Amino acid sequence: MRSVSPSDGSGPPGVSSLTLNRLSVYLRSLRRLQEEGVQRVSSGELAERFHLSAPQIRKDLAQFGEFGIRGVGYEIEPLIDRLHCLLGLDCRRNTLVIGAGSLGHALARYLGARRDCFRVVGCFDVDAAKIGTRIDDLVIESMDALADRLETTGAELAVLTVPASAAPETYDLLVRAGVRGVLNFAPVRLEPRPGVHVRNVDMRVYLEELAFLLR
Amino acid sequence: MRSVSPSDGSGPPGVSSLTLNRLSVYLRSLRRLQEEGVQRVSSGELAERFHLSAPQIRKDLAQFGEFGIRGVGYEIEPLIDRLHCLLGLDCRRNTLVIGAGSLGHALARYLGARRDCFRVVGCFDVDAAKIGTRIDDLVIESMDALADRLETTGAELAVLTVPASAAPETYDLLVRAGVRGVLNFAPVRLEPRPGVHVRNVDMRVYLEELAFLLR
DNA sequence: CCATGTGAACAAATTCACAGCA
DNA sequence: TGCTGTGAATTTGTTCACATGG
Repeated sequence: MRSVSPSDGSGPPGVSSLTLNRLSVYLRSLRRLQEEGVQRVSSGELAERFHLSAPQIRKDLAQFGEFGIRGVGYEIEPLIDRLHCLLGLDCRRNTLVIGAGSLGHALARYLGARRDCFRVVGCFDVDAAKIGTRIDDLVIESMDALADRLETTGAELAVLTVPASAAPETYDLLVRAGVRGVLNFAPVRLEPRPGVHVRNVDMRVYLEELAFLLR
Repeated sequence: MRSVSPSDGSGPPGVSSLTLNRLSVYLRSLRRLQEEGVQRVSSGELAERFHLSAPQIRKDLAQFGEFGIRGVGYEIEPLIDRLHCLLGLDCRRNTLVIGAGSLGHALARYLGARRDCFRVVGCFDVDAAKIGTRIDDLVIESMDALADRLETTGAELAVLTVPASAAPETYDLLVRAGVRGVLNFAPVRLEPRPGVHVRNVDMRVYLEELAFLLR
């Protein structure tokens, strides 16, 4: 199974992708409880409420320190802060959206609406008819402007929603321009490159898994 | 790790979710080669070309029969047919899209454009302003019509793109109406129900994984 | 001869059971 | 007493090495 470290190689032993993804889920679950005014929670309560595994919660958290109080549970607020920081959500990450089809549109709007660490600072498309039009307060630019805008905005992340056929070359462009992470929605396996993290989100794969389960 | 069987319980020993997802990737890769006119391929070639693991390809495929020719490789066309059938893509699966925000819009269009086994036969939203408007040739209906439409269309799958706060109740509605699989885009863990398969696609989780990697 | 298919070795992840502490 | 933190056991997944057969 894929195991990852911050900045690709350095840092602590390396956290598994699965653990990492669960931490995101824990963080959100804790936030929900906090909104409800809860201040403390045990792994058991958390597990039951959000359909998770209690021993796994404990193991995942214990990997990063002793956050709990034995016999009591976890103090929600400090734990949220710790996870937030641990996941690297405590500083801004400028992000570009590549491809302004309906999916690119949806993702740009979604990210634009949230006031979190991911900020969309550019949106690009090859279609001349789209260039110059806007998604909320974001102006769609030509793909030719991509490398330059990545540099001037200091963007580190890109959300790739171009068609499969254009994905590898667009990815190349991003890599050469110095992108550090790519969330790839194109149904293509992109070539791994040193220092560039790729996360694939492949709708077809998910749908086909469901199709199999319905047989 | 999650391990799954067709129709939840019956059938062969059960295929792991990871294997299943790789089979989808293999299928697509093979289709790409077929378009290029290739007729035969070895696990090694396939692995190199699409950044996969050769022994894993062999093991994954061998789980379902002997598709290869020793000393030669795999015949592409029959292998595609076999995988297509194995994944349950050989019969139509009517699908509803719940929530007609920009993401629901994007997914409805995406699925509508494809001529594969997933057919969008309904789209729903709570927003009165949206009801009656269209996404391509699909008319957005009221959420009240959901259960009835699920029955009349014989839909088995639902793509859930409602806000997190509305997700659990909408999911309940779908389950009561007899849905068999849900592709959930809401950032919420839905309660497991017997006979209903849920696949979560959680954008925030993926983004936060990248955020961690950039620390 | 060469690539598949496979059992055995290895690695990773999850679950369990309980020691340790508030 | 009750829940955390953790080493040990188990399960699951991947890699390897080679026997098998076209």
